[in-house]
Amino acid sequence: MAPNGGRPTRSGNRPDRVIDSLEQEMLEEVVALDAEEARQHPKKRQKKTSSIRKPLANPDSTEGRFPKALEEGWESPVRDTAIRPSPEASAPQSPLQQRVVNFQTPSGTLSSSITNATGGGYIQSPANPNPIDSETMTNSPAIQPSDFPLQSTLNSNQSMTPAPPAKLRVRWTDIMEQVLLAALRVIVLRGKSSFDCFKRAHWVEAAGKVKEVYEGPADLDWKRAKSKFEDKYRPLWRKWKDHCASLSGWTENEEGLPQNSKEVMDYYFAAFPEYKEFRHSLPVGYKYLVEILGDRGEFAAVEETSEEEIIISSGEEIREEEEARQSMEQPISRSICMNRSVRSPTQSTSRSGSVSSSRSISVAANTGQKRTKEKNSSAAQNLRSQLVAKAARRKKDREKKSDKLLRRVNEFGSASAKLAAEVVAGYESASKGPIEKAIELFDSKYANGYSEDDVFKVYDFLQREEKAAAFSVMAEVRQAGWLRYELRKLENNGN
DNA sequence: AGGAGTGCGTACTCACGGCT
DNA sequence: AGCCGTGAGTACGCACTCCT
Repeated sequence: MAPNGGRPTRSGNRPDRVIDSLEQEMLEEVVALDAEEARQHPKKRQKKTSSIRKPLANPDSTEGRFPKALEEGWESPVRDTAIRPSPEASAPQSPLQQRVVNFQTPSGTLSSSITNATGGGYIQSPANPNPIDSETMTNSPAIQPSDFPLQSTLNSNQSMTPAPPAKLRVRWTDIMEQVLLAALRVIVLRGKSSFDCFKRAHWVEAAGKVKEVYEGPADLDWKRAKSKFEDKYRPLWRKWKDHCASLSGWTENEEGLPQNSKEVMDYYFAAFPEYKEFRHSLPVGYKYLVEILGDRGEFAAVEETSEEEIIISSGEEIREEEEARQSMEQPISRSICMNRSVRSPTQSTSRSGSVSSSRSISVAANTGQKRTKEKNSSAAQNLRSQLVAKAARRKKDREKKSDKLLRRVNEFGSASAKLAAEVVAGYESASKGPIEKAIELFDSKYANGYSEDDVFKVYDFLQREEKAAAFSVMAEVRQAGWLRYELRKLENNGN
């Protein structure tokens, strides 16, 4: 608990320490929550006791970073789905803060918003995006009611029902985004999410963490946290993956940033200006996104491969019948592994079809021996048609989505091939010695005007490197005359 | 009784557009 | 450009009914 009623301890932390503390705190909470869940729902507990829980780098690192009351006031994210006053609302307040907090509004938003405002929130400037530090908090002049026009408006209208305030916008700062990513990363590490899929409770939890470093008047609810991630970081990561996927033969620097020669990179980023941000730096939040969104290519590859196999097999009548039957009878068939949802194209928004299909598969796997061959054949036919339809639909989607990318990759391919040819030609040219270059030059421009003997004589003296170099670099208008001069010298010397 | 199939509600992703 | 809301499509869990 901050002794002066503000949030100096929290606000005064450096960003990296805040993140460390956040992760430490959340991981500790994981242990407590898991234990609590185990007590309350022993049957519903998933087998996550062995889920990834990163060892804490420095167990003592949170000492004194967050106010104790803040940790204690941290509610379980699952239960925390409603808009609630910010954590500091429960902390001892200044008289002004208490007056504001006690002013009840139907939505509850107004009071919490003003509480935040009174606590010094939203005084960030673009030049100083980080949360206000403890020194500023504690040493700032006392906040006067007149500093907040909204406050005086409230005081004069307490008997009236205030109009619902316009929803204030959240102004995201770097530290807020970092905390958001760190919170999501912790959620992923403790195995609460499937792939990159977060449930509402996860967003509530993450938003709660962001609130702890948020110093603004707006209500930072889970939807806004989600929007931030979905609108900014998910597309960013998708873009990064697209970028990486189109690189071949590139190397990585020590940071993991794809690198190539300057010429190749110039060409590439000219062809793909949308990836320019990745030329000199990794995506923002890379270290978090790697673990939050990760590389889903493996999953995609498995899925795609399986479906392609199904498509191929669908063209072979005998094999496909056998494979479909096997998929019905083998518990661990690739059909089951392929996709959780094998959906008939005729089915609409209801997922009953997908469920029944997958259930049919799994259940049939258990009871396959009881079925008649006729039933198997029919079911297999059904399954096969579903798989083929599903695969065809996905293939079409893939083609549509990748069409643009492929075009540009092809464009880049031809451009890079051209560049490569030029570079090779230039390199070969540069790697030739002056003798070779001089002889080539002589052959191409002057040899026709000489007898064969004279040509050989020229070859002879161009074997001397300094002569060859001189011939190559001298002005073109003098080259013919210089050749004749040298031949005369040779003849004179020979005589 | 237990498997198979269905309906419904919830949650999530993605795309889009309006607003600031 | 960033923030935010919304709707379509989709995935999933669960309860229910039907059938063997």
